Amino acid sequence: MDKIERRAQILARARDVFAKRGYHAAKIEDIVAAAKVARGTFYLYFEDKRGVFVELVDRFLARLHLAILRIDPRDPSRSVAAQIRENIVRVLTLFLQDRAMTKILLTDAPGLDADFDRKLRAVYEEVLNLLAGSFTEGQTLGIVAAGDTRVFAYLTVGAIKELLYQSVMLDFDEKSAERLTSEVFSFLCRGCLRIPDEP
Amino acid sequence: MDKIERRAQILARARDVFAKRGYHAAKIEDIVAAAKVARGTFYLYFEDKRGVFVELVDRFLARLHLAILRIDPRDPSRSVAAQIRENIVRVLTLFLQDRAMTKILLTDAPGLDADFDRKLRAVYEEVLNLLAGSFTEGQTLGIVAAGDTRVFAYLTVGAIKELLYQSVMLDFDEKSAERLTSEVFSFLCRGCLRIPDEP
DNA sequence: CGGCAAACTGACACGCGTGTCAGCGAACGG
DNA sequence: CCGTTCGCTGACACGCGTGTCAGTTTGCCG
Repeated sequence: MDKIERRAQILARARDVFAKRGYHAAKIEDIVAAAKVARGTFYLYFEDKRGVFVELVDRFLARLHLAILRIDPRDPSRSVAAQIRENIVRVLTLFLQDRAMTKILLTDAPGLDADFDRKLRAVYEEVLNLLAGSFTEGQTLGIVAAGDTRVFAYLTVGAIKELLYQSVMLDFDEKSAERLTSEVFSFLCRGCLRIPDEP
Repeated sequence: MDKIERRAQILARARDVFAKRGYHAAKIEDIVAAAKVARGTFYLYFEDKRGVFVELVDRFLARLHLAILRIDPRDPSRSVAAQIRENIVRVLTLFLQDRAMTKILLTDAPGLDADFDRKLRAVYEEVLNLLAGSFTEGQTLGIVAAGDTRVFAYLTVGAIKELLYQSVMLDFDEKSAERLTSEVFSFLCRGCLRIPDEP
């Protein structure tokens, strides 16, 4: 087994342990036991516990970044609705395919560290800005409701985050991505209440 | 200063420290320093660090519970819409009034402990059940869209959670509760997109 | 085979934070 | 003014997990 493989193996086992026990409860002992290597070997490949953790999260965030594509309202081949759906389905699929990382990202990553928190918030901010910006642009095109687009972004991201978290906790099949996407999309289009919205 | 006061004081300082540093980074040293008492005094009033933390969260959850009232569709004096709005405004106000507890509940409480996680999930499940049940009831009354009511519950709770988290992190005025309630309500009624929802 | 390098091992020392407890001082009543 | 109670104090001992490093094994080449 060469260095790259071994590294990957430790990384994968660390991921499982973090997901199962949570960052703080996860001991190096648990990780090396899961990876079937000695304590010292771990430190040949990683700086420390925080090091592996950060690498795991960074890699996942990079993949997430790739899954979110800017919407082009002028694309003749794909409607805006289709582009939005594709984004949602890509994101849901990514998360549902890696349950462990989903759990880690949503429950352990925030609150690790002041430094890491900052970085995480920066990434998050970027997503929110992209979304809020798209909403604002959409308003001028008349395809987004009037209102605070930043708040729309919070509500949208929050709704999806929670759905993902619950889906992963309840062991939803990753084939659910399509169905869940439809639910999310219609929720974004028309909400879930059918009440006359009196003032 | 009598025992009750002192206890309350330590509790309040502990809350601030937990909110500022996060549960794991918060040391007993920090708490006693903030409360201006000696290390030993802390242990006269609380079992241990986990003990204070659990008490803080329990108290807050009890208040949250009181803020959520079951909707009565047959109430002649208050429309369903009004009742929903009141629930939302009560919840938002509660959270916005106690920033520290909001941060603690949303970022530190999950992942403390296997035991505590179970309890927390049970409370959470209760809220979700109430909401999903109400949605199902609403469907028979024709005031809730067709679809998976459990998913609606996830999306709704997630949207509100995220909005709260961001509002607290960005130091929103607690007077924002009314405005945010309107945004949330209209989001639940009509979503934020105005796109023809093609199949 | 011998010799050398690279990969791995796990016992150990260290640091940090916790919880304890023997003792101190203030308040109060006799 | 002494004795007792009660709340408080903070130095200390202990346990736990980390990171290290001297030593062992593996594998490869001359």
